[in-house]
Amino acid sequence: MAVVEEGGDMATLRTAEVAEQAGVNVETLRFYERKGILPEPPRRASGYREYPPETVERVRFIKRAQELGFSLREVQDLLELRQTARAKAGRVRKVAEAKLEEIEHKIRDLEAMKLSLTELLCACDGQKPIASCPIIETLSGCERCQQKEAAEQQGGGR
Amino acid sequence: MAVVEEGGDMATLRTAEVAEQAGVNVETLRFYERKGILPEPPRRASGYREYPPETVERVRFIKRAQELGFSLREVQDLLELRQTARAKAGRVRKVAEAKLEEIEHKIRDLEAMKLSLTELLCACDGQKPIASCPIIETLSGCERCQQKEAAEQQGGGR
DNA sequence: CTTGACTCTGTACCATAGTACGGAGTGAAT
DNA sequence: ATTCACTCCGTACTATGGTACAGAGTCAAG
Repeated sequence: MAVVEEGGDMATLRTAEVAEQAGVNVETLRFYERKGILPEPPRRASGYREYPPETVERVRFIKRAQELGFSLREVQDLLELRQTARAKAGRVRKVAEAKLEEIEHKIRDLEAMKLSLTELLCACDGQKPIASCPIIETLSGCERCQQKEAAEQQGGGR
Repeated sequence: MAVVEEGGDMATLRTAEVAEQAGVNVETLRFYERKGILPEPPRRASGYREYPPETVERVRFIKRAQELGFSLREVQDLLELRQTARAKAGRVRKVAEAKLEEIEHKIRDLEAMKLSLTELLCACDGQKPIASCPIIETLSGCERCQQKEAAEQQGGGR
């Protein structure tokens, strides 16, 4: 057990604490720092890092965004969106809009998978044969078609 | 222009055709085959692969599922779900249900990201300062709440 | 029957995202 | 003062998901 966590106000965290709370290991934090996805935290005189507590949230976000299919580079973009938000709003806006569309596309496709899987579950509940595979058709077809569908749904062109 | 695509009935496809239609390259098909994620197709006498046309759909599905954050191993599981569907329904059902939950979780998190991003866009539209970052809070917080199943994390560490 | 695009196999290489390790310094408790 | 977990840094290694040849065979057209 760490002998730390004292210090009263919990103002800053050390690497092992951030790592544990965020569910990654210490090396990963350094890795992210090297990659520029985590800002370099202030150091003590000794060189020890002193992370601000919100680092934990940031790292958790990074992990989760990766599980949602974003690369570290993309996660970095997402994180930066907010920092630069009001400055040069025009350029940022474009990026944000693109990301938003990407996210909506992911949601649509996951909904399709969900539907197929639900049907699968129902079907195998009722013991009747599954006609053909809905999950594949829905999703694999969608890369081309769904963009059209989306355009129709939204009513606006791209 | 390939000299192929004749043959009248389009019964089978060759590697380059599958690759082109699925938007991957030829080596990738072999790679998937080695990994067992694409079944070995029948061969001609010469050794040439003759893919059934639905291979294209399968490959597109694979690509998209990866973009949604599933590893090849997971994609394989998803694909196999349907093959084994009615046989040993009990075991399969469990897997399917787990996948379904995972997918729903992804959707929820993407919805959260979408919301935050939408707010960001609204905020920077209205030119007012963005209070704090909603996108990070929403997503990084949820890992615990929603995924209460930090089962492998036996307490006591803190 | 030659040509050129396409295919085969195997092996080597690449980028991304970490993980592990060695050797040395730090720091709070005993 | 010693101990021992924790920290530092750099480097090397791993796994995943491909990509890129090299060298040889195939096949349809000219």
